[in-house]
Formats: sequence, C-alpha cells, structure tokens
Amino acid sequence: MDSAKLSKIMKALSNQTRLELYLQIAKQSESNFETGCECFITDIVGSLSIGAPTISHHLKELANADLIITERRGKFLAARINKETLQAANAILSLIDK
Amino acid sequence: MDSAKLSKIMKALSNQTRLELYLQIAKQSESNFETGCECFITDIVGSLSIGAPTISHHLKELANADLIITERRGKFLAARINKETLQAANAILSLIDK
DNA sequence: ATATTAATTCGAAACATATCGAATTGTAAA
DNA sequence: TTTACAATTCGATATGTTTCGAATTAATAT
Repeated sequence: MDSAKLSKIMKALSNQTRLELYLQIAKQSESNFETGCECFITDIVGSLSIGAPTISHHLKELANADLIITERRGKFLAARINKETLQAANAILSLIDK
Repeated sequence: MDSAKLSKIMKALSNQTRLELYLQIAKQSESNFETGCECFITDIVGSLSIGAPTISHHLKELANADLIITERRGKFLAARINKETLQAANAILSLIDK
C-alpha cells in the first residue's frame, strides 16, 4: 500500500464521529457473527449525536476508503468491516514500532 | 485510549505529505540507531515537495498528536518517533481484525 | 560584526469538511 | 394505495486545512 492510499484511510478515521461509527460497526459485526458479521445502521443512528444525513455522508466516506462494505437489506442498510483494508494499514504501521 | 485521542492521531496522519514526513522520520530514525534514533529535519526538507513553513506546520501537528518528539540541536531540529503512541493506536485497531 | 543557514511566525488565499434542514427516494406495512 | 419509516440528495453555512511568501528569530561560521 502506498502513502496516498494509507492517508486516505487515515482521513476516513480522522473525524471522531466517523471513527465512532466505524468502531460501532466493528463491535456490532462481531456480536452478529451468524448474520455474516453485518450491522444495521438503523440500530446505530440513535447512539450517535448527529443527524441521519450526516451519518449517510460519513458512511460514504468509510466505504470510499474501503474500510467498510455496505449493502441494502430491504428498508435497511447493512454494513460490515472490510478486514483486508485494516489489516494492510496495520501491517505498515506495525513496521515502525518493531 | 479513547476515540477522541485516536481520531487526533488519525488526523495527524491523514494528510499525504504529513504522513510521508512521519514515515521518513521513522525510516531515518531506524538507520540512526546510534544517535538515539533521531533524524534531522534539514535532511528531509529536500525530499518533500513543499516549503519549509509548511513542514514546520506539519511537524507541529505530528508533535501535537504525540506521534513524534522534537528537540533542537543547535541550528537544527531533531525528530524521533514516539513509539508509545503508535503502539497504543495499533493495539486498538488490531482488536478489530482478530 | 556580518553574513549565512535552519527554522518559525504571520497573514492571506484557496480549498475541503462537517453539519444541518428540507425535500426526495426506496421499501415495506396497514 | 396511502402511510410510515429508513436512507439519500441537495443546498447552504460555518469552520478547518493546506500552502505560500514575506518577515522574523536562532544559531553558527566568516
């Protein structure tokens, strides 16, 4: 991974609200192992202190950085962590503190 | 580490130029093990395509996020990686892709 | 002392981001 | 087929960021 890609990932996680959104998706995905590690956004909306339009915007940024994968399930939106991206980023940063 | 702190770290690494600056400091520090893993900024300036004022600004952002530690050495500025911060951030992200 | 080099500060311009309310679209339920 | 709910789009505003050039400070060398 090059620095352009890595900086994009960092940027996606640089906003506190967006980072919390990402961490929530990660947490929910874990506890929903049987449903393919997915998380319904509607279940998160209430716990973050921002409106739906902003959440929609943040989700797009996370997806754009390949940090999450979203899919519509009827009326709802499901999201899950894209582990590959996080692992690749981790790999680079781990090189530094060896 | 809480999400406020983690998002600040991410923000500091979210700009490509600033990330490259950080990675350069990491690289230089490694090869200068005998000098306390320090890196002289003046040696980096030429390799980045931005002016000195901007580098000064970026260094402040990195130091502000506790990602690097800087110290004046006479006419020059020395910088080194603050491993604690990176390790703490890595620890959180590693929890996700287990 | 003066000139030189490294780095910082300041002010400004250009650009990007976060957030909102209102209006809209997509889907399912009554 | 209306109603209700989840999510998105749009336009606007306020705020933050990146970068620069000019001026300044700090330290060294001539």
